[in-house]
Amino acid sequence: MTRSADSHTVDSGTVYADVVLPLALAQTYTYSVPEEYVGGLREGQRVEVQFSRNKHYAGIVRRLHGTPPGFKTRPILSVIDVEPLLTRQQLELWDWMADYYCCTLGEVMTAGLPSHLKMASETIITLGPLFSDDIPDLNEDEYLVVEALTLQSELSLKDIRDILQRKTVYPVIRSLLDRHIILPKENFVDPYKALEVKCVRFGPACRTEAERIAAFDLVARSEKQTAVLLEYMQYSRTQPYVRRADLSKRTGASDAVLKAMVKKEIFEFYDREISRIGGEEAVAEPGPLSPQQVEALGAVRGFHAEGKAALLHGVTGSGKTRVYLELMQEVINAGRQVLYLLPEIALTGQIIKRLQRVLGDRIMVYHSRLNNMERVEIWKAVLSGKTSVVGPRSALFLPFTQLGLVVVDEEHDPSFKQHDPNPRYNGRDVALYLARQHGARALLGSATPSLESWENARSGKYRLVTMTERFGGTALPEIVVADSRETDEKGSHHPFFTPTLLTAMRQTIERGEQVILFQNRRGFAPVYFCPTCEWTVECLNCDVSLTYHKFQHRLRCHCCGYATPPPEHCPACGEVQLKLSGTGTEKIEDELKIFLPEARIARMDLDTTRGKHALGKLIDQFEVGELDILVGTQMVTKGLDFERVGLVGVISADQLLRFPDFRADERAFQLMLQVAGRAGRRDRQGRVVIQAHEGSHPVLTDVLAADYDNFIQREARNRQQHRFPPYGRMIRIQLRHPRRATAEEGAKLLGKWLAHALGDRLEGPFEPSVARLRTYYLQDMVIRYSAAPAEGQRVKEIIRRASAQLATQKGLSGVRIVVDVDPY
DNA sequence: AGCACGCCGACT
DNA sequence: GTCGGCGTGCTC
Repeated sequence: MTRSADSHTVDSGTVYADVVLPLALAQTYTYSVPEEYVGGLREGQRVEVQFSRNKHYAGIVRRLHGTPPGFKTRPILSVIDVEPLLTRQQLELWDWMADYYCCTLGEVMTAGLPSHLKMASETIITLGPLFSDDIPDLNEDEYLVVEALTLQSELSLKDIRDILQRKTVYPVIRSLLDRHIILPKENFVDPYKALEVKCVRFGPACRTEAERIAAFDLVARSEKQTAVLLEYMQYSRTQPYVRRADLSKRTGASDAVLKAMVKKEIFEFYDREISRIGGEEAVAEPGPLSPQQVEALGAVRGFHAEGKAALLHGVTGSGKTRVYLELMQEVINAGRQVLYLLPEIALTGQIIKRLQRVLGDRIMVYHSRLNNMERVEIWKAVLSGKTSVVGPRSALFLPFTQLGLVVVDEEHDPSFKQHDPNPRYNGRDVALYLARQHGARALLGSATPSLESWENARSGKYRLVTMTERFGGTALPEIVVADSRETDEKGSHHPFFTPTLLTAMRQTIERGEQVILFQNRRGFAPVYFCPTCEWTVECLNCDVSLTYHKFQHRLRCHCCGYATPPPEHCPACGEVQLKLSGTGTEKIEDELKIFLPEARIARMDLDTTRGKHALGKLIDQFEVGELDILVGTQMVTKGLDFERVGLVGVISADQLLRFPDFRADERAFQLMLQVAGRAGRRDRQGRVVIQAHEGSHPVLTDVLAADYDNFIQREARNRQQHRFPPYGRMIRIQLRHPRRATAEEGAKLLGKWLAHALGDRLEGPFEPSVARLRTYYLQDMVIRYSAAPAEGQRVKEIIRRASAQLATQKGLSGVRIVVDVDPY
């Protein structure tokens, strides 16, 4: 409360550090700083602290002060980093996120630190000094543990739990500890290891130029050594360092030869730390700017000069990336950093290659595929201010020190919102906060800006820049809607492909062009049921039907991953002819093979892109023309730029439009326009066929005309009328408990308190349509409040208090409360 | 999050 | 009777 006043004037007494721990705990914890560290310790450094019984954690020093807390403190055990690992801005960002998104600092920390920078101890058990081969009076459990230790020498607590197949193993451990048969130890190690290579350099006999020339006499009797020395002199001129292995390979000399030269002190061996993430030099110029791009650039620069964020609305193919590149170069050349955010999936794409060709090693890619060591190295490179980053939303947590520009590409993309673990943040919104923090320019870009951003531009918070022409004058694709009930000339009807789409596909492939088909559902069929008694196969853990996956011949839950072989007969009535209903990408792929047997078809969805390189391989195959048709889920709508795509088909627009969500129309519009943008890039106009029952749906009309303005204005009116975001704010509260009654009881109570404080701003509690998820019963509430700035603070405070209150209720403390601010 | 404490059913 | 289950509270 009054702490901050004296936080800077640390008087005579002890110094205290408030430490953030990587746990879901609401507060920081105060430790005393031992004398030896006072003076050297700074906020943002990692320290080793003991927390609760035996656990050691690497915590982050959030604040240093001299106010003795009202309880006894433990000392900081060690200081892990020489320099702070986190910047002041990052700590402030963490505070802001925890506050804005109603989660704990520890949760932000868990999300924000690469796992190798989060250290926690693990209790390891080893055999103690009093162990001998035959100890009397061991019970069965004790015997099992000792037996395992003689085989393995070290066991973690988890290992022991596994061995005893029990959760509570402490009594067994205690008994063995008391008799000194085993010893505990806490392992607390920094998992990060610098990558070292074995290198060669001149030794004591070759310190001066003259000595080096003289060295040839020392090796005169050995042809091999002479060759090695010569090669070294040549090679080291162009290299920052010379690896032993390289030198051996280039001269054909064995390690023994090198060792002999070390003995003569011509060379010496040493280990050198190298980077795992070294990039290539830039190899390309970005290419010329079109007049439209020049104009857009000018506008963006102007708005940035006013201190405003710019929203770049450019139709697909208008060359937004070229505009970003120009600004990025400008900022990087001025010695500052750029953060370029993309939706996850686009990160494998051509955009990355293009950025790297032009910016070279001045930009690093923060992939999800990076290993932990590589993440740590990027962290350090960013902290040094030397590198820019392209990455998904998690790249927001990197320790920028010189941030000059933040670009959010595809800013409308729903995957910028983190759904599941806390913090449930929106990457786009956090990016804007980050930019403001650093005084950096902000640029959002999209072919279909979100209503949020459009509204911000309309209200003057951002400035809008529009690019309406495709680069190089490529025509926009021709978009048609095909009525799903359409029949062919024989009057027959196919459930997936209308004659219009089929003909278009045939023509496209005949022309040597490619087809992309979009179907928003993976697997073969989403429902597996009994036609006699209408029983359907449902997930054991969730309240959803299982999707049949033909390739694996299994039924899978798309919520929790549960999988089971399909039943042979109906367990309810014994019917043996079970049926499938609904359509996923697998079925589309199958049917295509029947209609277009010659075509080379591939599927792109979560199932076919699981492997480390699967997605890249698929994209490459399509790019070089080894495939004619690519069938896929949302994945095909993002970041794919192919030259030869002549046709894009949307199998069912109805599926997109029927979603019971206030954002359904917006998402459907964006998805369809994005996927349409994949068609016909360079010299030829592409075609788009959208299949729909409801051909006259207003969203389809706008998609047909590619009329963003009309769509967004209507959408704005609709949302305004119902006070939906961005014209009102929303927070979703979800309660989870393994028992339905308990979840309901908790929801009722929390709902009562919230309604008391919030009145009719609270909706619910109600049971969501998927009432059980991963064995937890769910109850939802939604709070809708005005966009007035103070309102959010007030509402969140009420939620925090009520949630804390619920946790103290007997029988309800186990009810999990999930708060989702600005849900998607 | 983990871990210990305390109170209740099914087993030697 | 006790062993082990779960619910509850606490960690600087």
